[in-house]
Amino acid sequence: MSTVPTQSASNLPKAYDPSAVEARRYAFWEDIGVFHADPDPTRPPFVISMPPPNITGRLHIGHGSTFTPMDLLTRFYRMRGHNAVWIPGQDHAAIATEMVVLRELAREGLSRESLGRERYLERVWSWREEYGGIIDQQFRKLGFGPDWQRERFTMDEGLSAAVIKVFVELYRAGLMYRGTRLVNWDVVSQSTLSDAEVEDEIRAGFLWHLRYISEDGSFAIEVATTRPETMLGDTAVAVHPDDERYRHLVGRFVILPLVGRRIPIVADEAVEREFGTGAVKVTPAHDQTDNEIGLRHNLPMLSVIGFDGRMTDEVPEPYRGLERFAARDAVVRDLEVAGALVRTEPHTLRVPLSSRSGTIVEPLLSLQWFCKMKLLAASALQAFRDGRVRFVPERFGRTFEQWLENIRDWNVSRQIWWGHQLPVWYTPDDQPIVAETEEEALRLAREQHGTTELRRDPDTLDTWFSSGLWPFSILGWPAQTPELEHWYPNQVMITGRDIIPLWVVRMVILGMKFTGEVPFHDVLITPLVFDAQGRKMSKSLGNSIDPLDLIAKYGADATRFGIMRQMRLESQELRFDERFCDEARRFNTKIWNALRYAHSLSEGLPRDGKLPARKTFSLADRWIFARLHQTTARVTEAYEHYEFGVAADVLLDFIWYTFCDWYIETTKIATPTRAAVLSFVLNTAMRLLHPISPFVTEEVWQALPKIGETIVTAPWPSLDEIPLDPQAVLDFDALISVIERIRRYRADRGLTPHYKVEILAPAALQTDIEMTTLLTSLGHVTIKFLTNPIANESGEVAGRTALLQTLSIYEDPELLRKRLAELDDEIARLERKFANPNFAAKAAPEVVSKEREKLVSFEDERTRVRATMKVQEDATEK
RNA sequence: GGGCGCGUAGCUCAGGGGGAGAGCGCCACAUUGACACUGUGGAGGUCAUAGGUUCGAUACCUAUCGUGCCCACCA
Repeated sequence: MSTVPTQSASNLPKAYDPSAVEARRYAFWEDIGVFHADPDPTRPPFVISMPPPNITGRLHIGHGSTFTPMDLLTRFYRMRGHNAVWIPGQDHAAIATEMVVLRELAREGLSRESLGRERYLERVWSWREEYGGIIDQQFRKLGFGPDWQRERFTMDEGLSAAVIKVFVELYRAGLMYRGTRLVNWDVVSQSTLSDAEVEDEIRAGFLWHLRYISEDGSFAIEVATTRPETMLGDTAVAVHPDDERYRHLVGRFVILPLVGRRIPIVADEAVEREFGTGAVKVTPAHDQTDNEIGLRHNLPMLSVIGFDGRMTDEVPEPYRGLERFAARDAVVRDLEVAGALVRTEPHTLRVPLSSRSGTIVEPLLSLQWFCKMKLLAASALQAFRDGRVRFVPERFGRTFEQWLENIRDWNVSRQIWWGHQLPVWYTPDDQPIVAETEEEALRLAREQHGTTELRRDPDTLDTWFSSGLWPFSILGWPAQTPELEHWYPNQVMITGRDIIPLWVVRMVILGMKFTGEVPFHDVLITPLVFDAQGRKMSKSLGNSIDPLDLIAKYGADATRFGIMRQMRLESQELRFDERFCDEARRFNTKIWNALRYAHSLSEGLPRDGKLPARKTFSLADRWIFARLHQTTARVTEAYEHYEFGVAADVLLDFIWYTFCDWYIETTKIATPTRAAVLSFVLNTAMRLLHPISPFVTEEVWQALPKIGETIVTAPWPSLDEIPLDPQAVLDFDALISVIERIRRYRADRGLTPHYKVEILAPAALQTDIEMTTLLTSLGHVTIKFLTNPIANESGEVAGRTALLQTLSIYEDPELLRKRLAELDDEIARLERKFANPNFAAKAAPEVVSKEREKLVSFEDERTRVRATMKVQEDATEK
């Protein structure tokens, strides 16, 4: 057999150093363009659209848990021969980016307005040039291999054109309208927010009870509020129509304190009778529920808080211009003075916060653009119910469904400049013209309104509007490209559950509307990452872990492996425990040392990595192949079902505790096949592990007999080429359990591993040279063959495994007695089971026979233990 | 108010209707030959509690307790 003489163990570094290997290997992959793919209709597609990270983004642990599976699956399917590609990109992150740039400008004493739109946008673009690519570099450090040549940006020309086209088409379909509605206003970023961008936080606050007196002074009604400053904008008091306490007051009027306005008492079902006093002040311009009540009762809507967060001119003079929280203090103080404040009690309440700026969101009335969602949602809902889009784990489908069922119109306009400007122009009398280009708008204006005097809407679209098109816009839509043809829909979308309403819902809706298809078949929801105490990782808590720190400590592979190891789909949280990364780092070292061992063999490794004829295999060879076969099957299945934690578990167990601890030990006695088997098993195991740990597997694979340039494109191991011999598994496993008994025997008696234990074996084993050799070398024993083998209770002695099981050794009499007692208990338990007539009658036949086998094997062991005890007694007597 | 996850060894977690598992930590032993980034052995658990289903429950069902998350217009 030809060998590879060049790479001896001494040529390999003694230790595996991830930091050196990873940078070099990543550069190698990029150089040979291994992540790039073109559509190939002859092969099945496998495509993942990378959820575009914000250009302001930095790597965080969440990327580890959601992006590693994308890289893993792309690598897995590529090896399986799919036309696999992972398409990366970035999101312009309108509000987040604008906030960062505006802060920068403020430090220079500049503002958006002082620069003007054009120069401002240039500024943002250059900011993007400078900082936008950081996360791409960080992704490379984690070993992520998307097709960088296909990287897209939501503000690209192509993607922007798609956005404009979609807006215009929705408008022409009557699904986009302009209207004055209550919106979520962020006073810091000076823009609206969609419902999904508002996060509630439970905070301690107060409930102020106010007394409004009737216009004739005949009665007073008490209302409760958590936001007293809004009382300046009250235009009614509402009670429940069935509330006996107030029914007679409905239709009467009270006088609003501090303001003096005369407001009606109305009856509305939205009022909870049990809460507070059962009467609620109604501020239709600053509260969602109140707004709905206002619409139902035709109440005036007074905007008392402005876009700047200050009180407007609609309020009495003393409060005008006051900042909203200062106004609250002033109003409370004045109500108290006026005797309208009944009492103040502590109260915990939900405060709506902007997920962008963190400030308290102000609901207020504003003229905005909205997308009608009901009709669009219906087809998405239908697609889900037809099973065209499937959630993993399944239960997240309900979140999706629930959101679609209760969907409200989507406020798509934002008062910021960085983003896709609305393709909307207005005539001098404020008639909107929606068109894809300015020329078209001018033409339409001339034709329909007889004017060419147009002013463009300065607003931009919600960031999620462009990301909602992502899975098809990055493939070239609206053009019918080969990419769109073969790679759409994607196979799987992977994201966290917090993004379902923000993004998944919109992708499905817009995908259905504009491509007629779901954008992806599976939605994999990965667990959120928590710390060991079960707290959500966040910057403010200071408990977040920077993946770059983990990479520095353990290497990228170990970071990935550690995270994947802890991922269990059914759980919705992943309590991150760094010990798994440390274990993974030691695992990589173990693998590296196994490689060094293979290279240390005097005969060298076979050049081609081909296996010798099966009949030349040793028992250990056949055993490790069978184990490898099982491992390959389980790992493949685990990846297919997104069970990454299971795959990692199985691989660690096989490579470390099966291959290294047992198989390699058997090869320390030279066999003709060992070099070929070692390199074949290592090569195969590296391919199985590669999707999780790309770097170390490449490095090891390159040092083995192999075919091909890189493990990235190596074929996925095929079960057909790995022999499966079930008898070898039984025989070798029996050997293992004997050796473990021998080790325990020594440890129990405080003997050193050098101590040669004499064991008794049936004479029939004497001719089984292979087994006795393994036994003496691994177990470090001498064997005394008995001429009269110990049979089981029915007198049977048969087969190799059975022979091994009849081995007995001199054991500590006390331990033997203990074991005998245990066996008596087990046997008694099983006998009781069999004594129960219901067991035989009702239990499944295979269960009964399994239990029977168990009973027999316990009885056999008891026979052996008793025989050993007898041998001891005889020896003592002599 | 609805919906959902999780309570198994000191810690982080697998498992799963029929003999309680892993890693880390702990204890003991070993050590030049791939590997101290190691190997071997051990101690440690009424599988949250109470009922029910079943021949049999740690596992399935119900309730309770604890804990965490999501949704919702109790101001």
